[in-house]
Formats: sequence, C-alpha cells, structure tokens
Amino acid sequence: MSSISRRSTIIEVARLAGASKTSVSRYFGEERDRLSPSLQARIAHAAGTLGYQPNQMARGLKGGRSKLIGMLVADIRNPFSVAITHGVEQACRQYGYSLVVCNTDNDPKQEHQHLDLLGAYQVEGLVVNASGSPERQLHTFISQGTPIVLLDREVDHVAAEVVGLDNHLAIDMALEHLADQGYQAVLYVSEAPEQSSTRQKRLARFCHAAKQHGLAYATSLLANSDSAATLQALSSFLATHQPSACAVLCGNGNATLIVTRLFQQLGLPLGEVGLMGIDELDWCALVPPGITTLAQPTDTIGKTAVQCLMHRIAPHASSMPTELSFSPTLIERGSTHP
Amino acid sequence: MSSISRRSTIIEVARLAGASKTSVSRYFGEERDRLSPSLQARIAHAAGTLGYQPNQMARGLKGGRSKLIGMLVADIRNPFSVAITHGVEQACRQYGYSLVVCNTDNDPKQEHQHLDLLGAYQVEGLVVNASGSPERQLHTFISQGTPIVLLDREVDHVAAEVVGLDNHLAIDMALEHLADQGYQAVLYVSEAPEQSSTRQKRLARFCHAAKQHGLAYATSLLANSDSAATLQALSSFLATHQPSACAVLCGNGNATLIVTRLFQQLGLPLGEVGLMGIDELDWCALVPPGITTLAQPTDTIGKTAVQCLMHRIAPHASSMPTELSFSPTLIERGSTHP
DNA sequence: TAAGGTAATGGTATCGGTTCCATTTTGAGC
DNA sequence: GCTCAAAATGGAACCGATACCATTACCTTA
Repeated sequence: MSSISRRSTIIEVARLAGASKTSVSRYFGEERDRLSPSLQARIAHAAGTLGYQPNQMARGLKGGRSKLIGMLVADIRNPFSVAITHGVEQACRQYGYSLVVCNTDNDPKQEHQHLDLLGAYQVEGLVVNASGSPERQLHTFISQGTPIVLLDREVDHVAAEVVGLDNHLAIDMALEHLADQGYQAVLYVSEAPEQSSTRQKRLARFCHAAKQHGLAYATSLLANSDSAATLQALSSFLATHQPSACAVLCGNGNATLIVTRLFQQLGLPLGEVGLMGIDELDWCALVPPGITTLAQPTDTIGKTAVQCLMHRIAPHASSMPTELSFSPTLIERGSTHP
Repeated sequence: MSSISRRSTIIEVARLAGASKTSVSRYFGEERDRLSPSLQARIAHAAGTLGYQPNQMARGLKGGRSKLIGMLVADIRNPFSVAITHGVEQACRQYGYSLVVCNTDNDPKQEHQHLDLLGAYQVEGLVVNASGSPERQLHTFISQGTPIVLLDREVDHVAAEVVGLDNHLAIDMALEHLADQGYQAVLYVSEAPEQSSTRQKRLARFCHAAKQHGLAYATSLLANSDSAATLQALSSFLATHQPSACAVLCGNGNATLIVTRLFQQLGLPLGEVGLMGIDELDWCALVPPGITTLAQPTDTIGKTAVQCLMHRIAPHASSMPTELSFSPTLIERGSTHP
C-alpha cells in the first residue's frame, strides 16, 4: 500500500519558500531576474526539496503557450522521414520546445484526426509532411495564428514555407551523372505522385531534362508498392533500348528498395545496367558494387523547418532562414559504372 | 490583415446551443447519454458551426487525464525501434490516447530531461526503452501512480513489466540453426552491453549455449560503432578456426550492418563464412545471397506494451496480456548455407 | 391528488498555473 | 531626514475545462 504522492504544486513551493505563487511563477518563467537573489535562493531550495516541476498543462492554459510543436509525418517507417524527424526534434529542444510526432501512414483520414488532436493540444507551431490535402484544417491553424511549415511536400492553396530538397537540381544532377557515365536510356521509377508535389516535380523535371540531355527515357509508377507493373516496364524498357547502355533512376528510397529487388529478380548486373536513387540508405553501400545515390541533408532540412517556425512564433528571437531548398550530395558507387 | 480568430471555447458553444457549460462538457465526455436527444442535437449543431474542439490542456488540468502516453526511445534511427514505436502509436490511438515520443539518442542526460518533460505534461503512462538507469525518476512516476512498461530493456530495481523478445530462445534458435547448417565455430558480435539488459542476456546465453552445442566460440563488443577492434577479432577468429566452418552471429540490427561491411572489406564469401543477425532489416534479402535473420514481432511487442499500460490505467477496461516475451521468426537465407 | 423517485439540466468551486494591478520595500538625490 | 521613483513582492482574476451538488421537470405509485 504505497501512498500515492501527488506531484507538488506551485502553492506548496510558495508556502515552503515563504513566498507567493506569483514569485514562484516568476522564478520558473521569464522573469526570474525581477526576483531578489535571496528570494531566488529560497525558491530554488524549496523547489529542489519538493522536486517541483511546473505543470505544463496548467501553463498552457492561461497563456496559450503549450511549448509544443506538432509534426505530421506521412510515413514514419521511411528512413528518410526518420532522419528528418530526428533533425526537427533536436532543433525543437534547442529552442525549448517539445515535439509531438504524428504518423499518418499516408492516410488522409488519420491525417485529419491527428490535426484535430494537435489543435486540441494547442501546439504553437506545425511541421507538416502531408499525406493528403488538408487545406481546410491548415487554414484553421493559420487563421488562429499558428504558424505552419511544409516539409518536402506542398499543399495546394496553403501559403507557407516549403522546406526540402531542390528537386530540379536533384534530377539534373542525377541525369548529368548518368549521361557522363555513358548511359543513353534512363527509366524513372517513382511512387504514385498524386499525393506528393515533390514526386510530381521530380517526375516532370525528369521528362524535361532527359529530353534536353538527348537521352531515351520512360517512366514507371509504383502503385502502393506493387512492383509487378514495374517489373514489366523494366523488362520491356531494356528489351527496347539495349544494347544501348540503360539505367534506372529511382525517385526516392522506397523506389530504390523495390527496384533493387527487381534487379536481383531479373539477374541484372548492377552497373552494366545502371541504378541510381534519390535518398541515401544504410545499405546502399552493401549491395555490391554499391548503389549510387543522391543524399539529402536531412538534419539541415529539419532544423531549417523549425527555424522558420520559431521565426514566426517569436520574430525577434530568431531570424528567417534564407535558404529553403537544399542541394543533394552525389554519392558515387559501382551501380553507375557501366 | 486577417483577424486572428481564437479557437472557440465551451462557453461559446453553450451560449449558442442555449445550454450550460456542464451539458456541453457532458456531451463531449463520457456522459453524452444523460442528455436528452434534443439537447444533444442542439449542442452538436452549435459545436459544428463553431468548429469547436475541447481544449485538452484544460481537460488535463482538472481531472489529471491528459490522454497522453509518453514513450522513451533509445535510438529512433534504429529501424527496429521505429517498428516498435509504430506499433505502440497505433495501439495508443486505438485506446484513445496520443503518444509523445522522445528520442534519447542513447544519452542518459537527454533521457533525464525527457522524463522531466513527460512528467510536466502529465502523461498517464510511460513506455520506456531505457538508455541509462533512470531508476530515480521512474520511481517518482510509479509513486505518483503513473504506470510504466519497460521495452526490451530492464531497469534495475524498477518493478515493471518488461515486454520484448525471449532472448534465451532467440539465441538458442540461432545457435541451433547454425549448428544444423554445419558451422563449428561462432563469433558473437554485440554492441556494448553495459546499458542494456537485453544485450547482456543475449551475450551470456550465447556463451552458455555455444558451449552446450559443443561449438568453438568467441565474442566481440562494438564500442560506439567503432568496428576496428571487431575487424581484428573477426580476422583472428577465422585464422584460429578455419578450415572449420565459421560463422558470425550479430546481436542486433546495427551489429549486422557493421559486420556485413566487414565481410565486404575482408572479401569474405557470405555463406562459406556464415552470417546471421537478430532483427530483420529491409536490405537483408538484398545482399547476395541474402542474410539469415531472426525477426522480432515488432507490432505485437508494441501493442502488448500499451495493453499493459491500459490495464493499469483502467483495470476493468482492458485485460493484462499473459505473454510478455515473444518468440522470433527464423528467416533463412543464403548467408547460412556453407 | 399528493408523495416520492428518477432523469435532465444548471450553478459553482476547482485544477495549477500566468498576468495584471496594487502594495510594500528599497535606495538615490537633495 | 524626507521625498519620490524604481524595484520587489503579493493579491486576485482568469485560462477552459471537469465534477460535485443542487435544482427543476416529469413520471410512478399509493
């Protein structure tokens, strides 16, 4: 029968320190300086012995400052998303905020629910990697004065910063590399682009730039990770263009994973048939002779997103980042050496 | 100059519906049935037009029910942790709770901070995958009546359910498989076991069981992912035991990643020298001829952890799971065919 | 028809803080 | 030593909900 000891409150600290609620509140808030050194010491001591910690719920209530940032992630199981989330979380903590991460599993319904929820918890800012088009809800946040930053994907009619990769540059770099290496025909494999502005941009740019480079090209879209159609597309692409040197460019990490499986299934020799992916993954170096990738600066992207938010929350405290689109880094491996 | 419209409150809804705060509160709480159909309709309508949503902060204040579960993850970049987190989150939502995930990057200091924080947000339950030994703080939670479940790793002197893999069984299964395949000498590679009871158990069991199976064996510990010592250990292990059939068993996913790199560095033929890992990873099938693994039932583990918590929070609403230690699944691939 | 019980609804204190305003203390200037 | 402003501290209302208790309305049953 252990007695359940409640968490101590500001009143108890005040009583023990021989001070008023107000002073204790000041001590734990922004106004500690206004207290005399002796009072500060008494409060510090009292709080220490009681193990007092302000109740954030109560704090959030009066001033509306929950010290919470909400984040919506489309697919938490994608290592790229995890890396970004990691960056966002670190940055939040640096600014004294906590992060509530909500994974939507690319489901607009879950996205809707999670947005409601984040609203109910009075988040002070929102980092959104959208799965659907939650315009309505995002506008609600905006009209309430809650700043929003879009991560990697735009949302129609929502005027907010979009932080992410410079998609044009990425595609250009990829094609330039492939052309340099002597590939003459490139197949672009992407996950379904409907829900993602980034995927659309990459796809469009691919077609545009492939033409410019004088490359033969085709595209294949993965419908919810079903690779059968792409297997087909890959085979016939090769049949059509070989013996010209052929390569596959993958629009993101998941596409790279799926295509790599297809290469093995078909017994295609990596390198002789080129393979390149956007997003760097742990294992890209491990599949012989290594898969060439374009790595995104995930930490920087995450930090920049938070910096945008902080600038809007407290314009004086933090400056607006100047750069919102970032360049990838080419990591060259054997899969693009014919 | 868009006017910043505040989020509407219960009072506004009450006024619009011509009802009292109390009734509106009942409508959104557990007591909706007590309201007459006509009142329910009026409130529903009012809430709808105002876009009202209860403020969780205020809710949490009075009743102490924040509807929040906190989770401490030692390393969010480990795909295994992500998979578990995913399971935990799903289960939480199912029970009407939200999850606040805190990543500690295996740093006890961050762990300490995050625990403080979760306390401040009045989480109603805690899922802990510990990085250090936060006994003190966990006891504070327990004495306040906040239930705790330990994930994968125990914490000394903290009496709480531990949900995770059956480590003895896992090691036994691995060694049995390796022995069956004809390997006669096994090197066990693990990350530093100091902070993790699971790593300790696996290591100890390995030594015990290898002896029982009559296998030659050795162990090597990775000090913060520095592989130099293990490279050394692996070379000399092979030098000592070859031409007997040798294999390496990796204690977790990260060890598998590092050892796979070493195999490539040394040009070791996978299979001829065996390789097996605990934790299934995306790419294990992709490195020819495929790496044999023991997969953990991550979703089940996550869900079970939450179920434990829910049972403690509301004993009547949810039953206590009977099984807390789970069996792995052997996924056999070419890396263990000599 | 009056008594008595239940269902439906409202009033108000309260949760643990913050914040505005009032009050007390302190110290500088003359 | 006295005045007066500034610094230090305290009092009390308030944030948006919940929960207990009181009240009103409506049926039964004697």
